[in-house]
Amino acid sequence: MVGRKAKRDIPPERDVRERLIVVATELFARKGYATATTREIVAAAGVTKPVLYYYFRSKEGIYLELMQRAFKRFEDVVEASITESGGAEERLLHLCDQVFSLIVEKIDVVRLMYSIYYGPPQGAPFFDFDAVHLKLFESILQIVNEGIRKKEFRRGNADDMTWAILGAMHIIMENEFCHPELELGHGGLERILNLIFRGISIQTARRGKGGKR
Amino acid sequence: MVGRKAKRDIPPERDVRERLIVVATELFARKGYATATTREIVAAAGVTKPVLYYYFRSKEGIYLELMQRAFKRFEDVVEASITESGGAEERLLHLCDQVFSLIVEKIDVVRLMYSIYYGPPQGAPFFDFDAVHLKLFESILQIVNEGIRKKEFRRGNADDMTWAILGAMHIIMENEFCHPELELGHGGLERILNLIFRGISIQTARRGKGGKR
DNA sequence: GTCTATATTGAGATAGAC
DNA sequence: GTCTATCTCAATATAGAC
Repeated sequence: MVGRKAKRDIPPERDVRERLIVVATELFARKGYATATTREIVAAAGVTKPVLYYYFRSKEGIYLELMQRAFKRFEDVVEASITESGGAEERLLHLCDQVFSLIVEKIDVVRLMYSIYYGPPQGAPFFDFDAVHLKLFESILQIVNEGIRKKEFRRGNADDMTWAILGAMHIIMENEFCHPELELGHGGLERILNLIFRGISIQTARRGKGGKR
Repeated sequence: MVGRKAKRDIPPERDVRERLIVVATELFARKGYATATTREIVAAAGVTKPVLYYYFRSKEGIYLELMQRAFKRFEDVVEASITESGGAEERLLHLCDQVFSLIVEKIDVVRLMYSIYYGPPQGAPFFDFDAVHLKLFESILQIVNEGIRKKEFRRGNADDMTWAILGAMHIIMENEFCHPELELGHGGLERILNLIFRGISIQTARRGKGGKR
């Protein structure tokens, strides 16, 4: 047992590099990029500062790496959805559900993305969040347009319909951040989307102008 | 002209205190609470550090004051809306429009609120944003419930309907933050709300279960 | 690869003159 | 009320031993 140069002894649980990514994500999400310090990160990972600088070169380095990883996963989910079959409602429900699952899985990274995209950059280096948002918008828009073409959806402004659906996604996501005790979650998302599909008003006879604009 | 003790000479443009509030709001919104420094704030207001500490005691002090001011304005708008008359759709459109106007007017404070409510606190002192959010939720919910009672809206989960409407508000607000060039604005908000009232799907004959659940 | 110890910078806050 | 000058603390980052 003795004698062999210690080499497989070093990583106590997971790889040190991996542990750093995990705790950095958690701390950036909870305290913000600027406020979470490298001291805290290395302390939480059970190592010392130079280890972080050895693996990631800088605070910005570890931030960019954890962002890129999460973005990759998101791209995979969205791109898988564009080959789905079924009606427009069904496909939209499925896409939103899949995206929401990823959001719940990667809740820390999403919080961080969210706060930097909609809030001040907090001194964090640039990351192209618009690309993430645009990717989601366009995949929803595409399904909406197919729904209109197949006469499942009313004729009208497909962008507005996409915004309404994204609004449901966002409100559910924001509740997952700030009021998880409400437990809207997957069920709430489905109910709200169905509400948007059907409308909340009782339809009167005054409809005659079609759905344009 | 001379001889009189300089007293009305001191404020060059507006009151110094007021100028500090304005530039602090702008800087907190753009750079975040933690990142915006007291150095920058006083420099932008054309004064020196001790002036800020003289009027507001601390960085936290000026932050809390500007938040409280904006919250007061918001409360006024929402409370004015609960005495409005008209149909549920009309009242919801009006309330959302009024709130959106205030958001545009106070865009800097709203950005700051938003980023601290949904993001990490950035070291900022506690402020009860939930009270703001709850106030808006409940005034919408009240109108929705009246709509259901008066048979203008379908029977169903009034909370879900409120979330759908809030989703529209949020998505419009978020676009005002990040993509003002899209100019969704007031018109977009009205279009999306109408979409939610009417629904985006073409109604088929399969409806028989009412709106319960 | 990982440590201890330290360099360096810039933040919030204040003392004391005017 | 407003200034100049300064205190104190904590952050990122690194040098150099092991």
